[in-house]
Amino acid sequence: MSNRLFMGTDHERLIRKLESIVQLNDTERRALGSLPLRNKNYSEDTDIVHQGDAPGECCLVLEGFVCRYKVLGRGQRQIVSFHIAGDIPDLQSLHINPMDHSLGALSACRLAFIPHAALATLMRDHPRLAAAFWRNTLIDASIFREWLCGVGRRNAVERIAHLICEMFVKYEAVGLTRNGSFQLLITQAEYGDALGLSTVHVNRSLQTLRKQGLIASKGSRTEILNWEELKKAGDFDPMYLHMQPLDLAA
Amino acid sequence: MSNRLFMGTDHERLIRKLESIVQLNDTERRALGSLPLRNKNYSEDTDIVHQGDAPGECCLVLEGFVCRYKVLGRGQRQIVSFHIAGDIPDLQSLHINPMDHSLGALSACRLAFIPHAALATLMRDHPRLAAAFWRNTLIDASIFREWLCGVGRRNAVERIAHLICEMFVKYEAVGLTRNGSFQLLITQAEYGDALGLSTVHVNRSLQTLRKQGLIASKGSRTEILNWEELKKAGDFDPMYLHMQPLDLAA
DNA sequence: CGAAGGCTTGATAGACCTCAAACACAGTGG
DNA sequence: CCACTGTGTTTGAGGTCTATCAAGCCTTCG
Repeated sequence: MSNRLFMGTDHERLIRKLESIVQLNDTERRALGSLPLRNKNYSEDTDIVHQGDAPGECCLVLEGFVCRYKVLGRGQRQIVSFHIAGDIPDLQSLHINPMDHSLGALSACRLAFIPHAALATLMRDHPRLAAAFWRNTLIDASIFREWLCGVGRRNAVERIAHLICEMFVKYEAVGLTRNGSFQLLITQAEYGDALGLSTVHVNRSLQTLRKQGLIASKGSRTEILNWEELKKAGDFDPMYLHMQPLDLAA
Repeated sequence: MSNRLFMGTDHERLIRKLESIVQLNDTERRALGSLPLRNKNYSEDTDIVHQGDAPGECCLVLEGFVCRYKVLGRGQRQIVSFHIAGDIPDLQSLHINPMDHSLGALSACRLAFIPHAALATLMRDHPRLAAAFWRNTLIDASIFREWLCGVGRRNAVERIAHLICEMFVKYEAVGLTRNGSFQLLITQAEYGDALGLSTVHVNRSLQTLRKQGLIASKGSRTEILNWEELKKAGDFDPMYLHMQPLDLAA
């Protein structure tokens, strides 16, 4: 397939993502490769989609670090998910509008927007791709459930350890780790907003993880020192990430 | 359509549910009405599907009260959702297996099981029904996000008030309320497991809601006395429930 | 260099948990 | 009919975890 030569690497990011969800054949890969992508850059701490909007496109993260969050009545922020390259954080906007949450860039990032209409035709013509996208949103939901367990039942140290484990596995899946470690760039305030903790308490809990020799951090950069123990400390079992691609009958 | 005469009320429950998600035409109603349903009863406090199982059917709640929950490493339970008549709590099993959580009956209940294969053909032949089912799981996810905000950022009284509001709206949607009130049958231990609180603290928080005249309860039965104030107390905005059926182009 | 953002530390307060016991109520069996 | 049991609710006391407030420090960046 010399087709590959004509595909921008942006499409490849999408294809690799879908391939991590279901096994694809060449027709499907080609169909994905011809989706219209509108690229756009965002700088740190800007909103991509706002709570209440009814967007007509979904966005694919190409580079950078993105989160979904809600702002509650008293102004408190709750981050409900983090997203990295390959993720499609607002796929749900295909079927539920308006947005019940916002999408924000936590770092400078590069995104590709795909019109809903293009996705709709794609999925009409390729039911297995439709299943893949659906499955993607279901895995999302599974992660929400796990986070719910975290804030509901785990203490601060466990929550942080668990989150670091989850992010490590996600980074590893897209090849963003090096010899068992990775660079996680999350401020302590962001940890807090994601885990339901105050910044101060995040700081102290990170210190205990550091004292235990499980992680190292300088600035807002976190590295893993002892993966096995960190998993134990966070009660982490990657099952809920459902990372084995589904082998649908072709 | 004298067809309706031949449909059991069980199918009607399913049809009404789908109609609350998208607008249906007669063909779609008929297709839903001919789905094979295998009925089964469960007694209180029994598991319907277990964490780790890979079920080949989805279940529709016909009567009773059902929850999804996870058991964490240290044996703590976290309830992640409640379900009532009309809900299809494990629709996600269509595309993610094995189950990352369990499904349990909190009261005696009557369920109808639908084979995955039957749902797959139905959705292949009726893309708008496929969209409706997908949308259903997306609303599920939206509720998870809202619960995440609750345990992450709201205090005990707010969480309880919010949950009661949510359940009231869901009961109302299926006609299980009477003159602005309803019968919510949740034990304090269940409140705690859903909201990340201890039973004792649930008890005390319920008492403050009662003292404020917002709810009344005898035994494990809760009633709403002041809806407007209860919404305020729980910082409740039903937007995240996405209850307006989608008007898909037919 | 100063400013800003993020990290760190200390002290204090409050929310929530745990343990333990009493109470209320419904169902069961003699 | 009544004791008995089990489940769920209520109350009290004490302790832990986490939040809040306030200040100082460090790094980055213009």
